[in-house]
Amino acid sequence: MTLDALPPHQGGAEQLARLLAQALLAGHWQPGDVFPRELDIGKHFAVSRNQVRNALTSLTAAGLLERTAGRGTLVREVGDWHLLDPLMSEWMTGLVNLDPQLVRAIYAFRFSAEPVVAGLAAQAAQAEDIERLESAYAGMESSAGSVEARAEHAEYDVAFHDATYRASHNLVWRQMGHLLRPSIMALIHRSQHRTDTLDDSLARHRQVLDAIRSHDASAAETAAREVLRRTAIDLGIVS
Amino acid sequence: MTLDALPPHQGGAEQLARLLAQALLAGHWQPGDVFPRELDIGKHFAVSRNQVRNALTSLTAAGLLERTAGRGTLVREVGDWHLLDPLMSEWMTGLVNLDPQLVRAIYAFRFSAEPVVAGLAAQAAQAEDIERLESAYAGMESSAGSVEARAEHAEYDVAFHDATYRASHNLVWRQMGHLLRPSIMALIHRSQHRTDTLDDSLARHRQVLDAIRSHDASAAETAAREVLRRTAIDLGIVS
DNA sequence: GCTTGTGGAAATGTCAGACATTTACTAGAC
DNA sequence: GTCTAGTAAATGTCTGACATTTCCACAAGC
Repeated sequence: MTLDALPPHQGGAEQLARLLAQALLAGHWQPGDVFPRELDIGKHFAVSRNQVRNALTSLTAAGLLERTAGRGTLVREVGDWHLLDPLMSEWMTGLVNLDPQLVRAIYAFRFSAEPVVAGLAAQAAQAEDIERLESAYAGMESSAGSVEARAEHAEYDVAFHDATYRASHNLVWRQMGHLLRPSIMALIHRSQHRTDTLDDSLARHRQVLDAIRSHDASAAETAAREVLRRTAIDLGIVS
Repeated sequence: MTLDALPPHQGGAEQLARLLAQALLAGHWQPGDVFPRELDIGKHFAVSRNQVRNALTSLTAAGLLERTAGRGTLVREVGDWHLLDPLMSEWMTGLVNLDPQLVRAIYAFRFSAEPVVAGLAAQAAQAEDIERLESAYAGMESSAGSVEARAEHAEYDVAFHDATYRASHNLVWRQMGHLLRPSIMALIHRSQHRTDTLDDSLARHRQVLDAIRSHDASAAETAAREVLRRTAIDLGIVS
């Protein structure tokens, strides 16, 4: 794989890192492949070697690449990727065609984890957590009508689930909220977001909100599971 | 807080990064504090500015620091730390006195998550997963007798739990295995690891192994919970 | 007095070039 | 054939200079 297929870039090392990371996430290189050399990348994108090194440092920290002096830069396999690195979430979010394997893995994780998180949230939620949830839910409701507001709707969706993780009041679970963004953003590209499915999704989110508000842990678990069943349909994982 | 209290260092930027990270994790600086400047750090440890920048880049990527041109380097609050970054796990592992707040947060996470993971593992485990679990369990068993083998025992303990996460065959859960090391290593410093508690812990691990081996998800969940109850006692979280 | 702008100091960010180190491959001696 | 020395090629490191951003002090003007 060469760099020729990649679009030009504009901006600093962060932009370059995103560009290269998304190419890797999209599968332009196979695990074990040698990645282009620093100087070639710099020449191709007309940036200094410094910028290239900064970008590659990020990709290495995210577990996408493995660099060795003398040998060069190798592409690591999917199992080594740091899917929980916030940078990864950011890169995945902007990717239109995320690898279905990844979408499914993240969904399977959420399906097993999010009910537990919702249960914890029901136990630990404070007033401000409830407020965040209500505010996010209100946003989802107000943007559910129009098709053109689907991006806005997705943002409120992310905010709702993130608020759930935060309400668990556990530092580790909270960090995991980053994973939600790419997962929910994939919904935009994979589903038609028809009005009736949106209404159904909204109703299921409301169940979660109500359960957490009334501190009913088992109800929150059940409701979260129902939300994710809806999500699975919209993602095309099940019919 | 100044650098004077820190021990000298030897080696590359990675060593320096570990040193500074562990000082931060130990609470030598408060959130919002200004971190020493690049040049001062370089002068103090007698390393080039390059090394300092590389080290600080790691800490920034881990969410420990926030750097802005012109302003300087600020220490971020605990809620922003990337606890799931493998580098963080590595730094935490070597820290003798990990912040009790962190130990408790990680334990609370494990207590809520690990039963689910064990359940998934029981469903998804392949032959090689069972082998890994058995091998780790055998190691725990053989190193349970002597007090001087407690470090070795901890390694097998980590391997056992890591094998559980891997057996779930989910890319996200698998990444989370990194968190186990600091959590389990904290056991060494916080408990006497007396023989009878070790035997009890061993027996509970065996229950997990047996449940996964027989693909009994609910039994695996229960058994994992029992292991963690034992862990809570050893960590001093409950009596 | 309050705002506004202007300058300088101080910090991180960037660049360019040379050099160091590691690795893999190749050619030659035996 | 096998071992060894040498060479090329890649990433890693150092250094010094410069760029950029931010904050602060101070003064001009309304």
